[in-house]
Amino acid sequence: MFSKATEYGIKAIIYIASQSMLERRVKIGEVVEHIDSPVAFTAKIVGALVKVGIVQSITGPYGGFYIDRHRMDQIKMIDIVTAIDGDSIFNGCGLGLKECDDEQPCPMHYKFVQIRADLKEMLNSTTILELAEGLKSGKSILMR
Amino acid sequence: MFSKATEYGIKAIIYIASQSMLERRVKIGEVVEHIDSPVAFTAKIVGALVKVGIVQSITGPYGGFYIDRHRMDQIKMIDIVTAIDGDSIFNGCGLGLKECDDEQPCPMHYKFVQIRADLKEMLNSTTILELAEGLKSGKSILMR
DNA sequence: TTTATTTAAGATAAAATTGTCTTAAATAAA
DNA sequence: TTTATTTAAGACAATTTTATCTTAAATAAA
Ligand code: SF4
Ligand code: SF4
Repeated sequence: MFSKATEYGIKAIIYIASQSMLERRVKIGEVVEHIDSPVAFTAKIVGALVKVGIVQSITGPYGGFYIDRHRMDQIKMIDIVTAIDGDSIFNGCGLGLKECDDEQPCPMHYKFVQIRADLKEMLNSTTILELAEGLKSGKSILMR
Repeated sequence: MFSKATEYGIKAIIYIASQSMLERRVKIGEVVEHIDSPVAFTAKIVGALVKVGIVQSITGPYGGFYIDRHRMDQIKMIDIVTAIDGDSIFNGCGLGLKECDDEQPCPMHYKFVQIRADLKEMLNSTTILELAEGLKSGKSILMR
């Protein structure tokens, strides 16, 4: 459903957020140990999320990544997905057709539109606070 | 939403079906002219669909691809998608996690499940007959 | 039978995605 | 100030996906 980059990004964010709830900054090595992802690739992705302000970072000893606690309920899944994959998920028609007659769309059109709208709604309504709380409470895990 | 291979496959099938309604066999060159796709790549994909019996073909002069008219309402979108992409669309969790606690899934779980079920339902309920009729009647087009 | 036309199959190549490695910059502690 | 630690950035490499090219096989017509 998402690219590997987005998958790693989401998992990394969830882990970082769960630790930020405990006032802990985490190093990239710790992150990938908990989400089972390639370290350098993950570092690049998390770095991109730092650039757009979703994650905060501090360099040097005792540094690491963290997320402002009071912003966790404002960061939605959609922010992460679009930061990494762009808005490609929401563009174009499910058949990849360049154009078609909007007035009389093909039989798949409204079904595609509905599914995409549902996906968007989900990404828009799910906060990383929710996901991080799910992880912290043991409701979900990021690897085994 | 789908791979390029699947996109081309779907479009090719729709075009071939629309012509088979007119009792016309079509050559791969004609197909790609109408769906705007790379000819050799498309040929390979349509060839795979021939192998699984979704499309029929005749080699040599006056040959080409066609689809049994009476089978068009039995071939579903899902058959094409799974023939090309496998069932990867339906597997695993949307976050790409290997495992998690089924008893207490994370907040995204049911939303993901619902979206995937909707997608599956759409692919399962849409026949190529419908799509080909949409194309033939001008309700949709495959390129411009 | 010979030739032309078409699909079939598979090798090769290009592009995109995924992943690694190296060096630089920042920063804290000794 | 020096050193160790960490993120930042970007070059490089591997893999997967997408696309092309070449040759073979089938078949119909001349
Ligand atoms: S009408 Fe059909 S072809 Fe056109 S955008 Fe919608 S799904 Fe795609
Ligand atoms: S509960 Fe969450 S992590 Fe587990 S399969 Fe469902 S969406 Fe994925």
